[in-house]
Amino acid sequence: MTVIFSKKCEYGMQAVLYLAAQDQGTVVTAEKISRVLKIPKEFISKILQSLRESGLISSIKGKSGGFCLAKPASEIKLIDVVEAIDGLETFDCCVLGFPECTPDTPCPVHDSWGALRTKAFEMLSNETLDRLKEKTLKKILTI
Amino acid sequence: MTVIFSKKCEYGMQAVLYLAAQDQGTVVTAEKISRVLKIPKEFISKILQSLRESGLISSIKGKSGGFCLAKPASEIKLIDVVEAIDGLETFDCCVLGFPECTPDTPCPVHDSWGALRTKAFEMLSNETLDRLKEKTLKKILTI
DNA sequence: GTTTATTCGGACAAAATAATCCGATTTTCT
DNA sequence: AGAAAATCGGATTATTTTGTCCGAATAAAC
Repeated sequence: MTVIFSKKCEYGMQAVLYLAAQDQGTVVTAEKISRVLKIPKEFISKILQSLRESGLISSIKGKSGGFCLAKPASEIKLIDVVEAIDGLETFDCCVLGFPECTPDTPCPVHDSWGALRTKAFEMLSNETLDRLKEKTLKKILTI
Repeated sequence: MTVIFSKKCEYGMQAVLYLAAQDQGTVVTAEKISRVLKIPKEFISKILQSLRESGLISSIKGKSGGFCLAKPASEIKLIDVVEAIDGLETFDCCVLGFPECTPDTPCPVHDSWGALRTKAFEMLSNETLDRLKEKTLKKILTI
C-alpha cells in the first residue's frame, strides 16, 4: 500500500538514505542495495539510473562499480528525491480530486488540507540526509 | 494525479458530498452525478453500487430511481467513505515504504510523519457532511 | 588479453487501477 | 400491457504502475 508516493519514489528515497548512511566515498552496487533493502534488483537498478540522470547520485561503471551520492549528504533532502521521481505536483493537488481547487474555487476541505500539505512539504524539505543517518542505520538493521 | 486516495475514493467522496448537499429526501441518478461532477457514468455507477453495499447510501431501482444518503448528513464523515473504498490502511503505512515501520523499529521520519497522519485522519473524521454542505454547493458551481 | 562483475538501455511481462459494455431486472408512467 | 428510465451484475477493455529479461558496453583483476 502506497501512502502518497509511488513505489518508485519510496524505493528511491530508501536507496538514497542508504547511500547517505555509508561512509563518504563508499560505492555500493545495485545488487547490494537490492539485497539490503529487499527491493527487486532490476527495479532498483532502473530507479538508480534515473536518479543519476537527475544528478542526485553518481555511478561508476564496470567491475567494482556502483553508486554513491553526487554531493555531500548535508546538501540533499528527501524532497529532492520526490521531485526527481514523482514531481512536486502532489503538493498542489486537491485531496478530493476536484478540478481547479484553488483559493478562489476551493474544495470543501481546501484550507485544512492545504495546511497539512505545507507541513508535509516542510517535513521533507527541512532535514538533510546526513541528519537522518543514524536513524537510517538503525532502521536498516531491522529489515 | 492522485494525492493519497484512489480515483475511486476521490469520486466516491465527491458523490457523497454531492448527495449530502441536496435537500433531504432528494433522489439523484447516477447519470446526473456523472454529469455534474464530470465523472465517467459507468465508473461512478459502480462506485455508487459499492457505497450502497457498505451501507453509506441507499438506492432506488426502476424509473425515477437513483441514490440518496442512507442516513442524515450529520451522521456521515468523509473518513467513512475512505474506509468503505480504500480502507484505513493508508493511515498506518510508512511514508517511505519501509516494512514494519513501528515505534520500535521506526523509519527516519516516523515521528514527524505520524503526527501529520494523525492530523489528516482527524481532518476527515471531525467534520460531518452537513457542515461541508455550503462549501460543496459553491464548489459544484465551478466545475 | 581473457574473464568477471558491474552499469546501461531497450524491450517486454505482469499486476493493479481505471474505465467501458451489455444484457437483465425493476419500477413508473401512459 | 407496453414503453421508458433507472439500478444491478458480470465480463471485458484500456491505461498506468510495477517488475523482469537480455544483450551491449565498461572497467578492474588475473
